[in-house]
Amino acid sequence: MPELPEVETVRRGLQPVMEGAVIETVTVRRPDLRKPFPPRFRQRLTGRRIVSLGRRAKYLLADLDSGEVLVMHLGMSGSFRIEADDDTSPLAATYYRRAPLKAHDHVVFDLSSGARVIFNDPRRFGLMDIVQRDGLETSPLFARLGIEPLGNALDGAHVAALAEGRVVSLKALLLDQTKIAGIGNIYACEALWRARLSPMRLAESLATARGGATVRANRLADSIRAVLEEAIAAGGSSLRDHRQADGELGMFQHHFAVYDREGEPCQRPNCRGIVRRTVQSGRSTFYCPVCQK
DNA sequence: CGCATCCCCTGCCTGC
DNA sequence: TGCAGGCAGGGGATGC
Repeated sequence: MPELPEVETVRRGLQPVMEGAVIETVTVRRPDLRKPFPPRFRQRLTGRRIVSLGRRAKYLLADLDSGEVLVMHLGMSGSFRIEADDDTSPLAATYYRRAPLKAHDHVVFDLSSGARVIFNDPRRFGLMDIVQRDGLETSPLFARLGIEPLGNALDGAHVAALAEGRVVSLKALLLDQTKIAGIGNIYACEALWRARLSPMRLAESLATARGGATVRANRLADSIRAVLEEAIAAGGSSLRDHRQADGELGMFQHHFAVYDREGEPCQRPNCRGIVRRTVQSGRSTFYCPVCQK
């Protein structure tokens, strides 16, 4: 369940039981996810206190008191679930009861907070790594990442600059994590619908010194920010019954304007368009062919 | 260099 | 019911 709003929702869900807690036990149930776990993975985590739980793009970052950072990525199908230590614990009111591990539970953290945090990932496109805090930004996973879409850097002027000379579709531009980091297939579609821009439009048409470019770039920047903020406020999107770490369902899927709504009427007032599905670079794109130009 | 394609993996849904 | 095919919220390697 992994675009920026979902990862941010996971972060907020894990924060109460992880921040300030000591990792007492680490259980790794297979040698790798998308890539092998780093050397001495368990030893470098065991006994460490989690100073803070942060996020960069779609990565969760657990800052440890050792100066290292546990980096976690959910891939396509990764999720966390929190279990209480026992039924008499205060945690039992909020989290799942302690239960036997399930299929695809790959990593288990038992914490001094009493919580058990379990990483489950059927497709194993997720990853875990450990990186030095100093130099995190220049480490391989992060060196090429683009700006945070909810940070101050994202505005129309920045979008215009990113679009300069790019002979790719706007959809491809939004999915390019080296430009803006954290948007995935759903929110790319939704942001473009809000901005009334066709996913097939050439990115460079939003670059400066072109007719209408500035207003379109501004609209796109505003739409990206708005849709991500609204999605976070709704607890992210829960597709195929995916759940947040505490078991709650996100609600933003009910607010999709186009994603997975092929054949339905466009929700824009006075637009008579029907949502269409197409494929761009191997992934589904949903859009309204009438109001998105 | 930028871009399109393919691949990693499992599960679920559809249609035959 | 079984099976094949297609599809899924990500991202990296490859080849043109």
